[in-house]
Amino acid sequence: MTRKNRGAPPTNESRTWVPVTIRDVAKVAGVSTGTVSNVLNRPDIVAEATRRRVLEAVETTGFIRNTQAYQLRGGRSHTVGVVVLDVSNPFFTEMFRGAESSLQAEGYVLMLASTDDSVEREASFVRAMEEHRVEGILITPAAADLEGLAGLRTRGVPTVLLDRKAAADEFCSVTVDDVRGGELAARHLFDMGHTRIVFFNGPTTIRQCRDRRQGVRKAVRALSKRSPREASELSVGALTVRHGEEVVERILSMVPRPTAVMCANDLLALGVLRGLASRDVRVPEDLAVVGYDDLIFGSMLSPALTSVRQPAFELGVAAAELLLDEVRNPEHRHREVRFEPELVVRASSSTAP
Amino acid sequence: MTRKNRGAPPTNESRTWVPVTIRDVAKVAGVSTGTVSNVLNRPDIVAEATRRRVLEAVETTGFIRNTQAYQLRGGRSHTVGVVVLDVSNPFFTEMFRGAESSLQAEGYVLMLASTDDSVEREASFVRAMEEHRVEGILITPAAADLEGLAGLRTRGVPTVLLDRKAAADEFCSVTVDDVRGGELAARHLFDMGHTRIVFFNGPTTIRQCRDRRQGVRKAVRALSKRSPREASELSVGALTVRHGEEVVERILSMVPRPTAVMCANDLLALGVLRGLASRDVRVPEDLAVVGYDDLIFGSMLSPALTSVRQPAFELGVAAAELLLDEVRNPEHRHREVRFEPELVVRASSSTAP
DNA sequence: TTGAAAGCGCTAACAC
DNA sequence: GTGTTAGCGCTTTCAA
Repeated sequence: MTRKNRGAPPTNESRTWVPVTIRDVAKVAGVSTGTVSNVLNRPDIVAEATRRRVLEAVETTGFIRNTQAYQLRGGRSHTVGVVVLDVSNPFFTEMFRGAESSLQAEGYVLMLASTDDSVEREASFVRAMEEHRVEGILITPAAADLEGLAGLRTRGVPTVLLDRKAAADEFCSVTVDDVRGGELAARHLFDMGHTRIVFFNGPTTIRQCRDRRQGVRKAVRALSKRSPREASELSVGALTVRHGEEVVERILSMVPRPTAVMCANDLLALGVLRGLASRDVRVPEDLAVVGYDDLIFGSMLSPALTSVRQPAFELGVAAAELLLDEVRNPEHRHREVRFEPELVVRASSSTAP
Repeated sequence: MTRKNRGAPPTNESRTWVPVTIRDVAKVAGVSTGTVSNVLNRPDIVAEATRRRVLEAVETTGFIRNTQAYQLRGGRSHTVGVVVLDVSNPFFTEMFRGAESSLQAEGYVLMLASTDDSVEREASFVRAMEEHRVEGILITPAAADLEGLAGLRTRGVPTVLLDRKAAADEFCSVTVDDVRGGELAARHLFDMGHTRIVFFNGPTTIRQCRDRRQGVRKAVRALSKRSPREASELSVGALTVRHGEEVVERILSMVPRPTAVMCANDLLALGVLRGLASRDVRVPEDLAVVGYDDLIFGSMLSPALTSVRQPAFELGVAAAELLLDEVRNPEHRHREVRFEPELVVRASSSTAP
């Protein structure tokens, strides 16, 4: 077989660049492929002069090692998959950055996919990543249960759940206590004197949404003992600004009208604030608003948004550490790293009804 | 050679899952590997009964095709690399989403990396992606020149520049006219009656920063013909909220004090607003502020931020289309897809000095 | 319609 | 210190 154009720069006419292989390098350097490989992987065992010659050949040919071949031969893919619910939510990008910061230092490249809460999309991404033989996966599961990830488990793909707890023997996980977070937020509103609040939730297929709701209910139960408290619930199909904005009408038309709304995340809350502003409803005087995630932008709004802070970057870092341990440590045991949420009170909820 | 544990679920003691190969499937189905491959790739040419048997075996063994081997054999990697300056900037995530939406429909998985403006990090990411034999790269170059990307060109890796123009025969690109954008923003401030503004810039190694500056200067030159206008310049090392916040002191201590500040992007502007708020400087009365990118969050601040809108999602989509064309169309010619920026005037700049 | 076998690029064991 | 070579998992002729 003859190869065409090896190493020749592509022109517009003939786009027939054929990748330079280790064999080409060997030929140019006048050595065997084994020697080239040695120069690349164990430079110390090859003679100074030869090494220089080979390195030079690598340079002139523009050789770039083919990871696929390397990996096929038993090497590692140096690739980690990250699957999140929504890349446009800064909470997830912060988490991504955290993971990236730890992982790239170890030579990994990250594959990122955003599922938009779709179980089908998640399945197809995970599948693709497995086909690529990622060394591990960091994932915020889209489904309520973990069945879709059973394959990862049986196939032994190191997997760390982001912001989602697993049974001890299944996966490692990094979590934030969302029940507690929901409770903190609701309690705060009740403490401020509200008795009738709305909990504005996203799809309860999302675990975060379920847990935060549970926290709200917990607060209601606990505080109702003294005087009656109420949290009606409202939910939409996705945690986005747009969905938040669209629901404002429904909130305002409730009878009796609630005096406070707690949103399942900040994007929802930002949408609500936007909708309220366009209708000249004052916050917090007419309606108090609380969010969840404490995105940096929330603190700059006027009124500044009360929210529940989660250490997104640290979650990513912790997830990466767990993954690295699972990849490298034969004694690895699955663990859950749990963070505590923190209520940050700002103007959007600081007035009594 | 014997393989251990093939297909056996991993236990905590023996983590020795060996991936199921096409050979295992063949053995289980009682056919040859060639036939299994045919079932997977050209199901139509194999007999109904055989196909069913093979598919069943695929199911029971939990076979997942090894992309590396497929690709080594001449297949494509179904992988595209995306390199941006900063994942935590919603502008870039929007662009990523745009690209993702087009690319995943075609079966691609995206590798994402964030360079934080570092040329070294960029080089190492691009290198890693090339080693992974990505089919193409979408990149916002970190360096002022395009030298670092010369290798991509000579090696014929389809590459589309994001938000950065290239000479016609080098790369495809998607761009927004930043000179125009800078000019729009500056003109607006001058039109509002400001005569002494500050252009608060990021590192001029970043092309966007250079062009926006040029636009500002253009506006100054054009408008100064009638009456004197001035735009002093200030710059920081990165386009982040933190950097914006930190520079406020410097702006306020300028003599004479400027009446308006135009920021090179919204993150910087958000930081400035934050810093001003904490010092009780009123916006726009004491200092008008304009940003760039029109992040959704800017519209919700109080005062709402005047900004220059860029169609981030569409940029991503366009880039993906260009890349797909370059990958598939032998007649491909490099093109530049250019978008126009749009000034969105809001409260942060709507008062005369 | 199916099987046998070569070979993609690379590494590592072994021979020299 | 260097060369030779088998083989990683897969696809694809070519024969049967």
